[in-house]
Amino acid sequence: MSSASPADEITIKQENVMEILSDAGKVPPDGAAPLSPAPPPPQTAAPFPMEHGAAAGEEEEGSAEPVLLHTELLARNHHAAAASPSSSSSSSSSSSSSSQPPLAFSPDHVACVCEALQQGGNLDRLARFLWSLPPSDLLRGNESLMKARALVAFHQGIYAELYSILESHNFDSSNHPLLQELWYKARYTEAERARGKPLGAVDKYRLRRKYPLPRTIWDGEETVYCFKEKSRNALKELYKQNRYPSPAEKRNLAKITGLSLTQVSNWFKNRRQRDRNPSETQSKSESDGNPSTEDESSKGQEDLSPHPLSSSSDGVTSLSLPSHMEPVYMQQLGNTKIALSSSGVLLNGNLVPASSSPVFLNGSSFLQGPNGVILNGLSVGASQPVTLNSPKTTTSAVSNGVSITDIMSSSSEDVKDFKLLQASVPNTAADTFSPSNIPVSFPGLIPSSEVKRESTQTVASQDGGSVVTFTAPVQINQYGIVQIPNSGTNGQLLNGSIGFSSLQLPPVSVAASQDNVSVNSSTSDGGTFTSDSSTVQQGKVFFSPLTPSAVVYTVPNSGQAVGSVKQEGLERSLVFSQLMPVGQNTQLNVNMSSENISSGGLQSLASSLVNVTPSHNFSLTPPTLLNAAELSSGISESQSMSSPVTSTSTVISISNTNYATLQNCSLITSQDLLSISTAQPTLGEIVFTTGDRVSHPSAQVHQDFVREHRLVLQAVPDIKENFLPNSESKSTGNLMMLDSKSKYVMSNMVDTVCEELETDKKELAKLQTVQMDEDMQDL
DNA sequence: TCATATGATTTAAA
DNA sequence: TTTAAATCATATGA
Repeated sequence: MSSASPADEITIKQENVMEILSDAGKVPPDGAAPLSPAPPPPQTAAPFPMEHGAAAGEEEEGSAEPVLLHTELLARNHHAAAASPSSSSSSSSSSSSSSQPPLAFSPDHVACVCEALQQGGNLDRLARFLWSLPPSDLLRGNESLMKARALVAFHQGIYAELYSILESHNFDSSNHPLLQELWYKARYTEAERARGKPLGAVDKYRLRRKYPLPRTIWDGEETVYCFKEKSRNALKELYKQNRYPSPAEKRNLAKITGLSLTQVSNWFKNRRQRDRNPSETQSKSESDGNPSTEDESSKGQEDLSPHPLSSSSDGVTSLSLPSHMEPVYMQQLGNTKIALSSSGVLLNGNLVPASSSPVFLNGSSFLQGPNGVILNGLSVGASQPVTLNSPKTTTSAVSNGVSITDIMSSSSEDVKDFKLLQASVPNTAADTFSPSNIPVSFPGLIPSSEVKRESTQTVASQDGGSVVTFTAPVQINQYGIVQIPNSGTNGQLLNGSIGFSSLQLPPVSVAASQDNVSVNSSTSDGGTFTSDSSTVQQGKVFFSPLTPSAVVYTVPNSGQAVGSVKQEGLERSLVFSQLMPVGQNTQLNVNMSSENISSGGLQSLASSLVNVTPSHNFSLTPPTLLNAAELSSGISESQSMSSPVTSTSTVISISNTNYATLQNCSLITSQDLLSISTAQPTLGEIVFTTGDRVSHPSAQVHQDFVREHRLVLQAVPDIKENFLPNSESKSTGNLMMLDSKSKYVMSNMVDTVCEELETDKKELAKLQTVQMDEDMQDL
């Protein structure tokens, strides 16, 4: 990169430079190296604290045109007289001669010297050094040199020259902050001089507006209150999803936004504070021009802080919330109970932020996670108002005690609202809470504004002819998250459980790592869900991807045993598709951290369906109640639960005492089967290795598999900015069949999505590359 | 100039 | 260490 050939030398008077550098006293101990006539290896420049890249980039041009330049120092440099024997004595052997042979410098060397002097802060010396340089073409455009000249111009108060320099050269973004400061400071200084008194903040502001930064030192991105709009948007997006980001999320966000971790933390802190105190300085502009969505999400998510949970005798539990917040209603029907912490749902030690929406629980198990709402087996995306209507909605289908909710998506300007047209709860005569007028914002993976596509699927019940129609929005946010709720290929809902017909993907075994239950996908004949004893002891049932990638697990045969799902501690989310039989009073732990969500998670590909029968007792309690120890005892292996589960299938059942975390889970079927179908051959061209199959209970998901999924998931970011083409026609063609056994046949929502994703193959490839790099770094 | 918005800081509590 | 609350300082816009 910085290999300067001997021909690419700029010869200047040695003693002159020596004098400048030696006097500067800023030259590193080995600072003489760059001064040696022979072109030193690039490494010699390393000791200089300089941005090597910028200078090196310019050098390439110079190298292409080797020119040996000679300076006219004697003619120009008034410091020539300063040349003294002492300086020559320190020079290297070959350069010094009686005739004062000029020193040979490569542009790299010049840049190094400039940087060294800049770092040293000795601008006078730098000015002299610059003055000594010849008008070399090699040096023309040298970023370090230009920067040095700008600094010198500023230092000397030659602002016109400074502006000229700044405007005439496209500086590397790494130098923008410094040069921008110079630009503004020069303007300020000029104004102060003209005015004769210091400028106030407003004056400076006016100057900034009057003299906007030239594009040569500015990327053009709007900056308001010090933060770039892009960064602010990223912060807002995450805030919608989670008002209390984890440190990892903060770090990730800091990385994304280019802000410091402190800034990110401060932003969230301030944002929460100002949301809490709307009366004070609650900004209406804070809504970022979109008060409807933002306020809504903010409200719903408003209180994640602990609030007393009050339960009324009528079975409706409400959480005390700030007046400006939508109340949280929970209706207990049958055996279904959900204890919610006002600060969110805490399960298995994991906090499930209550998100921005109230939690409605009506008879059917209804859980809301940070990424959406698990409602009667239907997951509602983030920031999406959910309206529950009376169960008698014609579009709703109920089968085998499985409440089926129709999700109609209404597309507003920037919000795709999922409306649960119906949430019927069979086996429970309880009235369904119908907060039809209460827009509920469910902060999910994707901001409502990010909804790209939605598709409608119809689920027909064979026995009752019940049809469930819902829209499955495909959401993509800037983090590359694709959410395809309830999508699946050839999915089937059996016995109230939503399963997907044999997945196109080979069975996958998920290796349990670190006290996690390993789940092995069954063979095509029958899915098996086995838990590693050691991991079970930990009391947690979850999957830990070996790589920070989203993983989709599918179960070959619908109705087969399936695994549950969890990923934690990883930057990337895990996608799984499996059926997890859960007995009554069994609680599933389907936990995905928001962090995972942000990076593209499970939801993107798979629709997690968790259908919980009324008898299920979902206890959403604080983490303390859900420690591993508690769970460990209750977890047993190979407990077939519902009829769909074949004898061959192995399931994990959790005893009553066990809690399951339903976080970011899309659906929970009522029949204790959790089916998450995500995989599709076309998606990401996922490739499995046979070795990863079920044969080995603790087998690990193949890396390729993970990667491929990752690719698919990451593909979204490119599309994020634009909504995906609305292909409702396609999606409407997809049907989810529901027979007497509550079998659903879910059709190819994923296919449709995949097709669209295919169109962005290139982008995907890029994203994959980038993401993989990030993954590697994360690892 | 003023009001408001917003980022940062400080302090106390858990 | 994180968060809430109060507060300050600055940015922004009218």
